[in-house]
Amino acid sequence: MNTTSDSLARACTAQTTIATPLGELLLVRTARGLAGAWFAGQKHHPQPLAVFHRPHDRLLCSAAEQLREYFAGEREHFDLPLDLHGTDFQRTVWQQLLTIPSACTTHYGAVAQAIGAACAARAVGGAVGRNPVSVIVPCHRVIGSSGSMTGFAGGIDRKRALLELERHGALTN
Amino acid sequence: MNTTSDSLARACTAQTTIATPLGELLLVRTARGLAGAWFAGQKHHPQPLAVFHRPHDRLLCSAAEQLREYFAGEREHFDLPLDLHGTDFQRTVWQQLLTIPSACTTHYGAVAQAIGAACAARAVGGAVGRNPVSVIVPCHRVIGSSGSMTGFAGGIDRKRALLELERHGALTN
DNA sequence: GGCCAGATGTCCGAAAACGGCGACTCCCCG
DNA sequence: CGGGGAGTCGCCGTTTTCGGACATCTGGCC
Repeated sequence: MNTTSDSLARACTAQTTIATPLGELLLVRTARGLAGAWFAGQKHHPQPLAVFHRPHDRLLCSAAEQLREYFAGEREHFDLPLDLHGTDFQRTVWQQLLTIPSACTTHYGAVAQAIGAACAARAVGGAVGRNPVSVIVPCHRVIGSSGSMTGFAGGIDRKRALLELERHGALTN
Repeated sequence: MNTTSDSLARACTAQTTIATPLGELLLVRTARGLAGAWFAGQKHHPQPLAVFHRPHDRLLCSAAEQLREYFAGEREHFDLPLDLHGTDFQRTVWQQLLTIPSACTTHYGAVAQAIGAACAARAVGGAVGRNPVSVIVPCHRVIGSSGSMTGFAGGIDRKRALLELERHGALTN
């Protein structure tokens, strides 16, 4: 099974963009659930998906509302159906990310170990970097084993800001 | 534009198999037209397409009937909408093949010249070999410049038989 | 403390291999 | 002489292979 971002473009049924304290966020859904959330100018950003904007789509509205609450410090956990398109390995990694509690961090090697591929820390890095659903799949909670931020497709500053928010309940930005 | 056989598998909407004097033929269509006609066991045969068999599909029935007439020596020209999936180059070549009259032959270099790529005879050979719609797109009418049969994805014998049929109005098989 | 090597999945670009060719030799045989 | 077969080389799109580069970590060595 090898569901590429290409197939995602075909499968998605609606999209919209919302404003957040960290910039614009593009939300995309398929018939099965939320499939994408990318910051403007983010790395690995998919090319514009050939779908009409539907700001009033039920799922997209839900997501927007939950994200609003999250950025307001009123929500720690998201409750949305997800449809994650990627290779088997990538989806395993992303599922693993979903188990990291808010305000906690872990490192790449630990994630690798958790999915039974102890030596694949670097490969995990690659998969984490391709996380299609920013914020909601909390790839920002994975940092280097030495405590360094290491990287974030949407820019390290956003990563730092998200962790600040989760720890202190508000953006200190 | 690079529409691979992979995308064909997704786009096709119906298929069926018919019997011909040269063996079973698999017919496949998309929303736009006839997209495939492969002899059983043919080289470059696509993997089984994930579509229901619909022997009563209007286009497939048409194709079956016209092929029946062709093999009976009662038809020289097909009148069917085609949907040819391939690279730009391949589709250019296949379009060119459609201009070769029944019972005539040409050679690879001539086809190359006709499409404005005089030196690409060999590349034409590659494209001709991947012709997705046997018989109807008459790739069997292309032979070597020395008059040799050279090759046919469905087997040289079938190629020879098709040319016999067109020249003498009947299979001498 | 700093530096190096080795393990891992995925993507991307470059490079090489591979054909349903054709034109040109060379050579052998009638 | 003339014809035909085998070998060689250049041609070109497609497919396959290969080699880095990555949001890493650990252990060994200096």
